[in-house]
Amino acid sequence: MNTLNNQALKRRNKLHVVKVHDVKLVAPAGATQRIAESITNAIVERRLMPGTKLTEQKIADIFKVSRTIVRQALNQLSREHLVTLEPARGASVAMPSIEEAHQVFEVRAMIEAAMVRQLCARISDAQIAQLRSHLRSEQEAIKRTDVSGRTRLLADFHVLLARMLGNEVLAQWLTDLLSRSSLISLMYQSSHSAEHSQNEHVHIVDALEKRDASAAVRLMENHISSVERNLHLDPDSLDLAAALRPL
Amino acid sequence: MNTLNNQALKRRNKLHVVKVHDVKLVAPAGATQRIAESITNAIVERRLMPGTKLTEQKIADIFKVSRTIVRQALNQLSREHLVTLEPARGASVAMPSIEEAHQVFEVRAMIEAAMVRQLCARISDAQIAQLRSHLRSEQEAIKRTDVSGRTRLLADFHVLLARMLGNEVLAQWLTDLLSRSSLISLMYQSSHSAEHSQNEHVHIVDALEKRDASAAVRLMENHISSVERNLHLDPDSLDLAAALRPL
DNA sequence: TCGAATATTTGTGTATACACTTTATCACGC
DNA sequence: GCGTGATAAAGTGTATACACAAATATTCGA
Repeated sequence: MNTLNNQALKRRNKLHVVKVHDVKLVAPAGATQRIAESITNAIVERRLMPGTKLTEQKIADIFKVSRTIVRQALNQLSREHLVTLEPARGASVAMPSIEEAHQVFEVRAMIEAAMVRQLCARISDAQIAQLRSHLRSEQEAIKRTDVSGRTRLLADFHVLLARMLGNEVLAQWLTDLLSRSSLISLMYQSSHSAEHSQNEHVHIVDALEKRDASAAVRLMENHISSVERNLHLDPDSLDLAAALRPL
Repeated sequence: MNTLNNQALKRRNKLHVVKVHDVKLVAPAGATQRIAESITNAIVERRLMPGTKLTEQKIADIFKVSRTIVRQALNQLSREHLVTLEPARGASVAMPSIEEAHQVFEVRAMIEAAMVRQLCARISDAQIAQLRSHLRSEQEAIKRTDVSGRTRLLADFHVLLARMLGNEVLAQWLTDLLSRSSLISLMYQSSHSAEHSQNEHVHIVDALEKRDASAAVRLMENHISSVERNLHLDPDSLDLAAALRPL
């Protein structure tokens, strides 16, 4: 109530102090988060290519905040392995190595297989319906050739499975892994068609509906392995991939 | 070569400028990392209790750096869930909820079971020997009642398994999970004896040596579930746990 | 003496200052 | 022309300034 009055009073009392930066006192709290999300989206939606330099001041100008905030966001993104931070050289969009790509998919295969195994024992009919609804969204996005939408939805399918176990720790981690996977697919120009991926999702849900754990596990392992196989991970075509790096 | 001369020259040219902070120009690069590790160690070795307030300036004074660095370290630790960051209230050592504890152990059971299954197919005799050597270290630490040493070694056993898969992504994540587990055991005063844990480690290595995947998986799941069962996770005893919080 | 209102102190959040590093520009030798 | 070294420009890393918020101490009324 009179908090505002109080503040106004305090400020008036300090009017003799040199007012260095005046406008927009009290910046919005989640500024760091907002910037991190913007950059993440830009990467996942393929508007920022791997290797792109991310200069702090430029980003700061765009978002109208100080470098302090941008640095926090970049630090956070570097821990999510979406940007790399070289000492005294600054930040750029990460360029995951072939080795890293293998490891990400290997871990995903392990954890997501375990996930669907658990799910078969615990999933409810309502959850199955929710998955079916998600599958429809995927199909629609593919039909209207909404590239960034379909990319997001195909990834969200996996996170959705994680959330259905009610385990936030797992869901959080899988979200990170899927951002990295997105970057990897971009980096190595996946030839995996969205239709194919979507079709495999349908089969996985079918198996979940039948509570057929071994089938679900097998299908999930095949799905992830299929995505990985369709990357151009030969060291030979690496130059090619590096070639179509921007700027 | 004459780079040094160059710098000295530049500095001399600017001597008329007010020298505000003079000593220790060019701070060591990994200061942030050093502080984050110090705090992590303090938490894992139980020298910082859950809930302890971590005031930025105090830490800054201790390590003789500015709040800037400390803030970076605290931000990093908050993303590892070792400290919680409340807006305008600052940082304190995290107090993981019962729900979070359950989830951490559930995920560990899933991922570590998958790990040992994979390991059975791929582990070498040299790696078995390495594990045996680690088990000896554990036993020695227990014998000489080196609490912080044995805590660390018992956790390292799990990370060691992850590293043996040659998957850095997995190893990194498991490291985080085990820090959180440490904090959870501390928070909920585990009654699980170190001897018991160590003994289960031995059995797991035995199964790995025989390349008996299903036994290894079963033993690992039992091990983790045994650790969790021995926590005091009843909401009733939660007050008790909160009571022995310091300061 | 107690409790609400208010001053004070402590602490966090963001912007900025400035030393240093890297990168880009340029001038000059060959 | 083309490296090559000096010089300027741009960028990063850390410290500090200062506005605001929370917590604490203090005052003053009943």
